[in-house]
Amino acid sequence: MNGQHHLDQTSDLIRRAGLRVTAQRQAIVRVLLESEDHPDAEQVLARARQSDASISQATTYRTLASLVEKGLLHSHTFNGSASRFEIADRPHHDHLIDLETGEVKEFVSREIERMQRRIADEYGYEIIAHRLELYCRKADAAPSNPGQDSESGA
Amino acid sequence: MNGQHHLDQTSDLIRRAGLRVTAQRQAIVRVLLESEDHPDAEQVLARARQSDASISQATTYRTLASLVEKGLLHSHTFNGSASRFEIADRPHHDHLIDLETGEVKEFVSREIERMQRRIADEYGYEIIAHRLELYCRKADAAPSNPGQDSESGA
DNA sequence: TTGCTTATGAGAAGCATTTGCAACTAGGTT
DNA sequence: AACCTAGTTGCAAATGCTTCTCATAAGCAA
Repeated sequence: MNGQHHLDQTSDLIRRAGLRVTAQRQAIVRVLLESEDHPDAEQVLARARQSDASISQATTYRTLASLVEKGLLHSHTFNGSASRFEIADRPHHDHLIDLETGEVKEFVSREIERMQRRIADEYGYEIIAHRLELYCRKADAAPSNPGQDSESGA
Repeated sequence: MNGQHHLDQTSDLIRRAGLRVTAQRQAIVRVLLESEDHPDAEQVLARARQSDASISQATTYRTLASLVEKGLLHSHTFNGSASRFEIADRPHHDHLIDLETGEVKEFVSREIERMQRRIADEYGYEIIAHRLELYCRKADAAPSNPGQDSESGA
């Protein structure tokens, strides 16, 4: 409530981005710190307004963009829809999306990342960012398809 | 050779989608068949207009959407910007995007795909689709061996 | 050719996101 | 504490991409 504590994680994060600490930004950052899911801008705004009803849409977008640019947030664009955000201070991970529930699980594979670097290297590139998303459905106990999947055309 | 009479690949593709063969759709599909890159709707429209200047933006979007829905085209949303399209009948591949030029290179890694399946399996999931994109910048140092692929594309 | 259905063009509408601008404020100065 | 000024904010208008509305124009089977 009262932001008198200088041990305020929220303010710290904003300052680390080289931004002025405002009530709006604190509310927005707090939302991200407390979110377990990956909310989009609209959801962030709605949740932030619970602590500060005066926050505008423009500020939400601007703040999210600033924090992403400063590397304190990450944004994802699953399915090509609205961008979804999450705090960046967690270990890197990729996403497995449950197509039926929309639920997102996080995973990491050092091996896959190593191969990605190798591939980029073969082409003479350096990876700045990557995106790996597995769109999945819960597997049945019984194997349904003996053959490989993959969209091999005729 | 301009005899678009009977054995027309373009018309076939449209018919296979269960759509009526129109001049506009032929022009649009021809663009995709001839494109080596991954054009977005605007580019598809511009190119299609070279063979049929009357094609509208609405028709382009509608046709692209129909063909994607029918599985004859694939669409990608790199960076969360405009959707980019490609013919679906080519072997599966992932994308390496040059952040400076926007150029897209295709690659395949059986090993990465194997690991993806293993990961999904660990969570009890079956992969329906996946997306792997490497956003890169040209490396300063000389590449280890750039001209080694060839299996990607035709 | 007829006739029914789908496709098309032009522009309006819809979303998510960005921006112009005048008023406002955080945070360092005096 | 009053002061300054660059950074911020809210509002609304503007974007960029994509979809929809609707009257007109084909496609294609009979």
